[in-house]
Amino acid sequence: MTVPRLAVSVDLVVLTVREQRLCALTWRRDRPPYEGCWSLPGGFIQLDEDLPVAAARLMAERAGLADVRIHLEQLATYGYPDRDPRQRVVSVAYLGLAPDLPASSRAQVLWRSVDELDNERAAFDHRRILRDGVERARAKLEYTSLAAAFCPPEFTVAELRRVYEIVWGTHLDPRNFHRKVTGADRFLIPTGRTTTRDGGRPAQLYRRGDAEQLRPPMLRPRP
Amino acid sequence: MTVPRLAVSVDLVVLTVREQRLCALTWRRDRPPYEGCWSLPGGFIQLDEDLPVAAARLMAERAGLADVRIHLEQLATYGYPDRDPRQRVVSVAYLGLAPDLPASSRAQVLWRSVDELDNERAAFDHRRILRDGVERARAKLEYTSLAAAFCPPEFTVAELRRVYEIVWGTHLDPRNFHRKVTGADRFLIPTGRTTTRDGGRPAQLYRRGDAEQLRPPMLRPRP
DNA sequence: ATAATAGTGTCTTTTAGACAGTATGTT
DNA sequence: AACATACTGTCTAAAAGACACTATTAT
Repeated sequence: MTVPRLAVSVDLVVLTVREQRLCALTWRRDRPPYEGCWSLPGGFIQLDEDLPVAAARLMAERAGLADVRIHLEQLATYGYPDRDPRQRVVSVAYLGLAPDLPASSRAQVLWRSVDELDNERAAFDHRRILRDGVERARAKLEYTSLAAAFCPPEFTVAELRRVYEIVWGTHLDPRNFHRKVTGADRFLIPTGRTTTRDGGRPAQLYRRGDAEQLRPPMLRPRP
Repeated sequence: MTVPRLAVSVDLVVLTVREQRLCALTWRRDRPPYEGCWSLPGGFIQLDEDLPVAAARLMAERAGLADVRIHLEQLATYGYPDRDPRQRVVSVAYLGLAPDLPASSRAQVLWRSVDELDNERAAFDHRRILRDGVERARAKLEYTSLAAAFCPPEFTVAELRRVYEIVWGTHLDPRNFHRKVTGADRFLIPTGRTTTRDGGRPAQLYRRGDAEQLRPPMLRPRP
C-alpha cells in the first residue's frame, strides 16, 4: 500500500492592538490565484523542520517579526481538498499575539483591522482561519493572562484594560477591572516605576507575572 | 522551487468513562516499530479526503465506532521530523468523547485506563497526544456542556456528576452539583421519565440540551 | 424499619457589578 | 484653579461551598 503525500504549509494569524483596533498581519497578493485579495503570511514547511520551528521561521521571513517575545501557539489545521486550487495543501495555522510593533519594512506586509478584513475577499480559506484565530484570542483572554502578550514589556492597568476592551469590543469598568487584575495571583508584577503617558495621575507600571491561568476567569460581558 | 510532500495521518484520542475510570481506545502493536507498545488508532488520509471525513472514516475502520453520535473535534497537529522512524509523518489528532459502548469485536482494539497507559511505553509520540487529549477534555468540562457526551442519550444528574468526578479525579458535592447543572441554561432537558438504576429514590432522566457553553463555568476544585 | 440515593433549603464566603469618593499628576 | 486619570472603598447581587433536612424507592 502506498501512502499519499501532500504539501504541508504553516499559516500565521498574528494579532496586535494598534490605533484602537484589533489588527492582523496580512499580505496583499499580487498574482493569481486570488490576485488582489489579502492573505495570511505563511509558507511550506521544510522536510526536516518541526512545526513550531517552521512557524518561527515564517514569522521572521514572511511576517518580518524575528522577535522571540511574541506568543505563538498552534491554532488548528485546515485540509479540505480544494482549499488551494493549484494542489492539495494541508495547512497548520499558528496564532501569534504581539505588542504594537513598528510596521514592517516591506510594503506588501500590512497590519489591517480584523473587521475590515472580514468584509473583504480573502485568499483561500484565510478568512475562516482569521475568524478562528480571533475567536481563540477572545476566548483566551477570559481564562488566561495572555492579554499581556499584546502589551509592551512594561504596561499600566489602563493599557491592559484597553486590550480587553478592544479585543472584546466592550466597555469594562476601570475600577472593577483594576481590582480584578491586581488581585489575581501572579498576573501582574509591579515594577515600582510609574508613568504619565496616559495623562492624569501617574500610573504604576507592571510586568507580566508567571501565572498562565486566570482563576476565576474574567468573563466577557454578554449582551 | 519545489514543495516538499509529506505523509499526513489522523490519530484518534477516543475517551470514555467505564468501570469508574477514564479510558482511551488503543491498539496493541504486533510488529515493529514499537512492537508490543500501545498506540492510538489512526491512519493516513486519502488524497481527496477532508480531515474530519478522514477522522470519521478511521473512527469506523480503526476504532470500530461507526456511531455518528460521538463528539469529534480537532485536537492538535504533531509534526516533528523523527516522530515516526520510517518516514516523516505529520499527524492531525482528533479528540472523541464517547458514552460507555460495548467493547469492539476486534481483540487488538482495547479500552484502557489513561492512567495505566501513561505508565506504559507508547508507540511514537502517542503518550504526549493522549495527555493533550485528556487535558483538553478536563478543561472543556469546566466551561462547556461536553460532559454529557460521555453519557448515554438519557442520564441522571448523578451519572453526569460521576463523569465529572472520574474525569477530574475529584469529589463533588452532590447537592451543589445538582443545583449548578439543573440551574444552567439549556444544559439539561428533563424527559419526565425516572429511573432507579442507581438505587434509592427514583431519579429524573435528562437529555442533553443545546447549550454548548456553561456560563459561569464549573471550575475544577484545586488542591 | 433501614438503607440508599434524589432532591430542596439555608447559611456563609467569595466574587462580580455599580458607583462614590480621594489622590496625584498636567495645563 | 480645572481637568484627567489612578486608585481605594462601599454597597449589592450573584454564585460557590458547606451542610441540614426531606422525599421516594428497594430490601
